[in-house]
Order: sequence, then structure tokens, then C-alpha cells
Amino acid sequence: MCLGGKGGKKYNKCKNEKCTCPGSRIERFIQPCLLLLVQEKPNSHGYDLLDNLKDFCLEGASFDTASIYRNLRRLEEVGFVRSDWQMSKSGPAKRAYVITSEGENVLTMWAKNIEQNKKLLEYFLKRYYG
Amino acid sequence: MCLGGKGGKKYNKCKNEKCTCPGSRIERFIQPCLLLLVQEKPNSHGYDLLDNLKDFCLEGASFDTASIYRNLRRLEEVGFVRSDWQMSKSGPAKRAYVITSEGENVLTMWAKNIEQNKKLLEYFLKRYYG
DNA sequence: ACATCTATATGTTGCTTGCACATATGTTTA
DNA sequence: TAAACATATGTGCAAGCAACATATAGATGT
Repeated sequence: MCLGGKGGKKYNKCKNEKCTCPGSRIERFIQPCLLLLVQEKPNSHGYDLLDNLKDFCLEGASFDTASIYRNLRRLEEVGFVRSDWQMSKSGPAKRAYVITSEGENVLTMWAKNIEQNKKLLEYFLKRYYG
Repeated sequence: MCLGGKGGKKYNKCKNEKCTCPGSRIERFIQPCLLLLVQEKPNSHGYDLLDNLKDFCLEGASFDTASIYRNLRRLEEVGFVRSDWQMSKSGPAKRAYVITSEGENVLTMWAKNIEQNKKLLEYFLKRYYG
């Protein structure tokens, strides 16, 4: 998903059947990223976000389009974003997303969660490198 | 799994059907933690690790025993740890784990992956808090 | 005798992801 | 004008992973 390689491989995630190699990611990280991007730039649409999400990925990596649209639908379902169809003159219709106040609350919760996870990673690294 | 609450709730993960609230974690984080603990203290066994893994959890949280044993079996399957049965005089038999050189290599890869993920989280926080 | 602690393990279920593919419209190019 | 391409949004499926419940069994305490 968001773990990426430069050398041809798009994803770090190992395909080897039995391999447990370290291609780990942060679960559902796409959600706070989407919320933040929509907050920063209201009326973003999915195809926009596809590009802008790259900021939250390692070099050369990107999020799956399926994940983006599925998560946007999910976020709207639970009321964290709202969308309107925009019939543009050029190209197909697109959904324009805005964040709701509930979405903003959840985003602050996400930020706290992310801080906690960051601390866990820092603790691990401190203990590993000594 | 590793995200924890004090107030009765063992896990942050929300049970609400439709809720996408931020109970996120780092995927397979238990694996590098197990490797590191076994490296630090060779001949650790599962029940030991159950305790020591708490270092890598938020307050009040812990890893699931099922996850510990399943991951230990997995790590052994792929050759990152080895185990011997120890028939102790007191208590039931237990497996004593040691890390292999391949396991040590993977652990350094994990450390790099964890550093990358840490940077992603830092980037998110910087962008959110401004 | 029975409960509890230590220790290891399996089964089941649901969620998330990655990949491949489908659909639709407008624009450019041969 | 047909084909190819870029924009834009989605669906279906399989695999991986985590949470939870349950199983097994020997040792120790009362």
C-alpha cells in the first residue's frame, strides 16, 4: 500500500509465500490522510487525492485507487465527509468532497493515535539501536 | 492488539459496525518485537515473551497469546528463530527460542522499515499540526 | 478433589488490502 | 471517423492479518 521501493518494485510487501519480511504498514493510514487532504483543500475529488496522497507515501509508491474510492465511500457513509457530483464540461463527472465537523473531530483523534504509534516505533528503535 | 485503553477497554479498536474511528496499529509489529526480545534474551519462551512484549504496547494493553504463539511458529517456519523443548522440573514443558543469523538480518530490515514508517507518521503530524 | 497457574496451540470470523478488471466520458491523433 | 488515450469512479475476488473463543495438559496450592 504505502511502502515503496525504487527498484522496479512498487510495493515492499513480499510476495514470497512463506516470507515474513518487513513490509509493514500502518493500518488504515489512508483514512486520516484522506481526511487531512480534504480538510486542507475542500472540494477535492478522488482523482485529485490519488495524486496528493503520494505525499504520505514513500518514494515511488502510491495508494491503490480501489482503496481510495472505497475509503471515501466509507468515510461518507459514516458522515466524516460529504460529496456532491460535479458535472464538468471536460471529462466525466466527479465527486467533490468536503470534511464534516464530525470528520474533523475524528481527524484529531487520528492525530493522537498516530502520535502514540510514533512513540511505539521510537521506543522500538531506541531499544534496537541501543 | 497493541493499542490500549485504561478504562476497562483492552483494545482501542472500535466495535461499532460503521465506525472508522482511529484504533489503528502497525501491521505485524509483533514480529520485530519478538525477534528483538529473543535476540536480547536467548532461550526466551512464549510465556516469557507475553510479559516482555508489554514494553512495546501502550499502557494497559498487551498482545494476544494466540498472536504470540502463531507468530513464533511462523518465525520458526521461515527460519528466523529456532526452538527446543525444555522439560523443566517445575511446570509444563516449554519451547526455548533463539534467533538465527537470518533472523538477525531480517530484524535490521525491520528496523529500517520502522524508521520509514516513523517518518511517515512524523510527516503526517507536521502537516496536521502545521 | 478441585481450582488455579503455567504454557502452548487451534478454529473461526471479519476486516483491510492488492490486483485485476469494468464502466463512462471527453480529447487527441492517425 | 476510428482508435487510442486521459480522466474519473467504481466492483469482484483472493489473500493476509488480528481478535476472540476455545482446547489441551502438566504443576502447584488448598
